[in-house]
Amino acid sequence: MNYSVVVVDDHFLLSQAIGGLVQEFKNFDVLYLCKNGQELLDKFENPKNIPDLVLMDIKMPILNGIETTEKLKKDFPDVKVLALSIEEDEYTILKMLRAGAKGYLMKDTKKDILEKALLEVIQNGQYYTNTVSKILMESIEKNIDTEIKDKELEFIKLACTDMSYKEIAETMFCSYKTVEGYRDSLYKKLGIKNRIGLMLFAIHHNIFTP
Amino acid sequence: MNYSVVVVDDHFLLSQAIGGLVQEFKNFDVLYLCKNGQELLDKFENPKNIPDLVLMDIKMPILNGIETTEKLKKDFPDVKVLALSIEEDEYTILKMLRAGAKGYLMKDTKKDILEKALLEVIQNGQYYTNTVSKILMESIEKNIDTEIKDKELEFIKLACTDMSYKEIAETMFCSYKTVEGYRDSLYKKLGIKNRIGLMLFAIHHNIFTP
DNA sequence: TTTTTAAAGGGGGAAATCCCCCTTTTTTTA
DNA sequence: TAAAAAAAGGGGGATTTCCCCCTTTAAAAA
Repeated sequence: MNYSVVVVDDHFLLSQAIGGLVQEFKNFDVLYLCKNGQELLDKFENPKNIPDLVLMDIKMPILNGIETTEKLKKDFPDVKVLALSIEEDEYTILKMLRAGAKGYLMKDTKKDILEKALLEVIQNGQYYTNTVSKILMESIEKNIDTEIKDKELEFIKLACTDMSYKEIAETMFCSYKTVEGYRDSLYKKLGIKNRIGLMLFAIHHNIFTP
Repeated sequence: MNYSVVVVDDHFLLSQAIGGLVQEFKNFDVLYLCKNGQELLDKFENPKNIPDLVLMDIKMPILNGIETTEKLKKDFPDVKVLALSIEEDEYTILKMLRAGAKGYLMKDTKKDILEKALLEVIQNGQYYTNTVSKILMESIEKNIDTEIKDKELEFIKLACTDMSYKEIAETMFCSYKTVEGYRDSLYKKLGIKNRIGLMLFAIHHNIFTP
């Protein structure tokens, strides 16, 4: 009996293509494809649709990979989640792992690595590449996970667009003064003095990719 | 006789997966896969390796999609290039089309659209989605004269550091008001509204590399 | 050589950003 | 459950940035 896999990705071409690859592997079958986390949870209402493993993208509309993985961890702890994303910043990767992902595949993954990762997650419960391990180590050294809060991260990404703080506040559904609070606290703890400095920080830490 | 296709993408998993999809289409065969533009040009030294169509990613190491497409246009004008990228800004899409790409596929492409695009490029010489057409129209309407003076270029580079304009003026040995002049003139002709916008422009145009 | 154009600099006001110090509410932790 | 910490929001002033409209001087074109 083969292991069942579900691919969740809003990127049609990718989910179809990756599904095709997985179907070729001899120990795996693709159960179905989903466009976002909500679609996956809806599917799970029928126990027949619960797979052994979910290949999960992170950036998705409606319900993203992190939230979805958290829900799965709570309600379906036996389903393994393997994050599979084009390119994300280290903070996002960290969040995904903390949410319960058993591994994280990067954009430079080869076909046989994907197969190896799938097998290892099924058999050993996890698969971490060197890159991911390095990020984990760095996060412990720098203890960045306590340094930058969720909302602050969201703010940083918006601060890397040409929006004014007023516009950012509207986008984040909070007051202008709250946004100023995020900014001031970041400037203080990162030792920067203006928005350009914040943007440079974001770029150097892969929070924002131009 | 089927049409031959080459996929150029530094993202292994993707190039393999997309290659797999294309191989399924009845009129197309995948000749080989490349990790970047240089690898493709090296391959082309043997005439047997010259395909009918290249599916080209834009952001790649060593030799990117734009530079590669320009070289192909010059040396191998019969090879059709179809840009296939996850998500890029308008300016990049425009550069790719100007470099000679016959079309541009976005991230929300479905399998059958890919097939349709491949066929159209082979048969009609081009395939433009609505999104791409819209960008093309806008670029004609705007037709910004992107002529950037020497001093302005120097200013842009300094504006990408966390210096204030006063500090930039000191660095450039000119008055604060002159620096403001450079800024105002750039904002006007580039259609941007603040320093973050200028920095984004600088990055997209390789004036500043973070 | 005159005319036009561009570069450098300036005035001044409006808006945005930066910086501290403060309160209230919610959440965590001991 | 009480104490501590974090999140959200605010006041207010200093500074910087943004945006027009203006003058002088140097360079280029007619």
